[in-house]
Amino acid sequence: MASRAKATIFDIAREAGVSKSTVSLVLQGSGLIRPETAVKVRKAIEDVGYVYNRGAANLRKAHSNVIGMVINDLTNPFFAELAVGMERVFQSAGIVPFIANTAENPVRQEEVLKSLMEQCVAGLIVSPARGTTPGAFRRLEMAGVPVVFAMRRLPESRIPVIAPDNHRGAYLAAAHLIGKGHRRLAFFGGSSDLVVYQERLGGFREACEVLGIAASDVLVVEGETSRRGGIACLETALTMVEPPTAALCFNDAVAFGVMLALRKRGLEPGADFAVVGFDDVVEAEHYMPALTSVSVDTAGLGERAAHVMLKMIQSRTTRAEDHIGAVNLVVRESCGPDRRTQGRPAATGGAA
Amino acid sequence: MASRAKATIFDIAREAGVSKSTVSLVLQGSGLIRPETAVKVRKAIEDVGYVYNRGAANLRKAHSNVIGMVINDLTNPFFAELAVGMERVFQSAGIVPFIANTAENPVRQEEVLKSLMEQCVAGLIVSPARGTTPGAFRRLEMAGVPVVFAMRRLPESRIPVIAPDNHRGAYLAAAHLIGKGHRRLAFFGGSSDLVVYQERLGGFREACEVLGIAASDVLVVEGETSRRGGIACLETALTMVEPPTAALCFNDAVAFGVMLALRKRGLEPGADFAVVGFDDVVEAEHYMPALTSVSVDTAGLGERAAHVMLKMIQSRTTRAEDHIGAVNLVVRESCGPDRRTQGRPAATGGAA
DNA sequence: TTGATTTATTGGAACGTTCCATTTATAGGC
DNA sequence: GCCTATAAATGGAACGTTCCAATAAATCAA
Repeated sequence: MASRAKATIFDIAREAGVSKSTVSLVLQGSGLIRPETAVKVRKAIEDVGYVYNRGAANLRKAHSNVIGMVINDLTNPFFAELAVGMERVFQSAGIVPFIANTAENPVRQEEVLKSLMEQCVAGLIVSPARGTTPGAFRRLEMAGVPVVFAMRRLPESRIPVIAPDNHRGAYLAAAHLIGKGHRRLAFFGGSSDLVVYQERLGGFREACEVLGIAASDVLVVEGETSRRGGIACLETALTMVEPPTAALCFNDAVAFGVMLALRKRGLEPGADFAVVGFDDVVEAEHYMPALTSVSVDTAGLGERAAHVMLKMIQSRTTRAEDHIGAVNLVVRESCGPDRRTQGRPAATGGAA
Repeated sequence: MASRAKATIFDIAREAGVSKSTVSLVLQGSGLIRPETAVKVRKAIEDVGYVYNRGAANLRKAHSNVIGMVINDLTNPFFAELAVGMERVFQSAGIVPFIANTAENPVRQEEVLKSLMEQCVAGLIVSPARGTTPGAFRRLEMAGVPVVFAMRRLPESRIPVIAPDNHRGAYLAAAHLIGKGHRRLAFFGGSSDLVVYQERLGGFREACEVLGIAASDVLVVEGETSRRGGIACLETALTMVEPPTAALCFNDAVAFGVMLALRKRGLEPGADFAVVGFDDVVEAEHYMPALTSVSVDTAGLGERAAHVMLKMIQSRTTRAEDHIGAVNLVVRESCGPDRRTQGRPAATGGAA
């Protein structure tokens, strides 16, 4: 039974008949302590219902054992997967990562970062919110806290980045659509204030250019990176005089929205309109039709980010190499050939 | 420009030409300080690049301003919604909740709880992992840390619970299916070691009993609470000699799996087999066909849990009232009438 | 002017650890 | 039996805050 006031190492010391220093050493698993003494102390720890006070310990140490994960949108299952990958690594290092959500809000992000700094975090893995100001991470840098960006990056920052090869992923996806005979292509969702967006759109554009799609046949519709955004993008696209026959979506959520909107209009995704997603979240495989998507190995990137973080902490540095993860296109059922060009040799300007 | 070693209130004091106590008071926004002095101090704080050390402060205070959210499955969007609701409330109280994932693993949960206790959390909102041992929260109770359970509860525990009215939700859903003429009903997914499962299954069973469904016409298939679990449940059910024509699923994830499995077998969810979900996650509305589901107002429950938590902290108590949230059935397109009994008056034992 | 009252500010003692420099106990060498 | 070397345990001074009691300065009533 524990006393009302919380026990300290002094209480343990008294109980075990040793000094507080001995207790401290036992707590740290020091080999300097005689085994029998250690046993005695551990029993006392149990008896008094002791809870280690990490805050007090941190006062003497340079930093805590807390690592923060700052995530811009927890409701996107993609980020949950990322978190799961990181947790795997940290768990085996005896660290519990704390996750905080910024809900894509830079002001909120500022608060979250401040709060984490106040806890003396050992390091931070961040997927920055949209519209993050350039100076947002200056304080962290000044304080010498290791930070790595996961999935997203900031335009001018020197903070290391762990991200998939967005350019190549988008290129592969676009090439696949073009290979299926599609000539009027769209890029749906996302917005240009995101570096990721630039990269993905860049890969898409490059594929179009290299593989002979006229710039005038390419339609880019910005929008929310959610199902809702996808629905809106499709609606917009179908009002065009010469609507696209296929779309690469900024991410899977957008793609799901697009497929939904197609069905609502009586069109069959895959057969009547080809759609490719990005990220390959677990649901992609389980969708109807199963979504063709660019797989980025999210959990793997999470693991990688965690490893880089651990290494930075260990070597007391705030710098590390970027890591661009390999991607590959997982072809499923959401994109069939263009019905209009089917069988015919690829014609550059071929309209409906 | 900040010096390499991190600044303390003493550095600020020197810079501003006041005592450390004055700095401390300014930091706490005390009204005892002359406005001009406060301004001077705040400038010094900015100049030296000061970062508040909450760990040191906690040493004097009873607890930190950290609230932990311990969640059993972050990849289930349902819990992300819960988290979002809580965050709304805590944000306005100037608190950043830290989320930790237990991945439905009691051992991991133990580690997470230990780690949070060591940080001297002010309180904990927990959705306990499956298979949590009765004593898992004893240490928390002993330490007098306020804990509330969200969504899930433990069999014998006295910890306050914020959860939806599972029994009634399941009753409503089953009654709806029965009203549509279904006579052979199934309950899919979940497992009996969860109290929530007992509640939902209980409501389902009561509806069957009250509304004249023979016990022999009720099929209960336990399974994982995921898409995969749903797929497995349907496979099992369809191998029966007299398979059900409708199912209430433990949650939406299971329902999505069931719909998927139906499609794979060439059956149309809604028309050929009625399915109802539970939780009404955002995707339910956006599914194809849109899923009829029991809406539990997840974010609202999250807010409620957060409010209860704040009140507990404020009044220094570890007890609070349970809160059972209202539910309602959102009817969409995933459950049509039973084709076999359609038009006929309800017959009790009517087989295919 | 003097003492009482209010307003601003301050020093010092915690808080619960860690870590260094010592001390004490144990064993080994001769 | 004495000195030295090693092993085990210990006391004390940090660490960066808060909070209380005390001081100093300013205001006021008489």
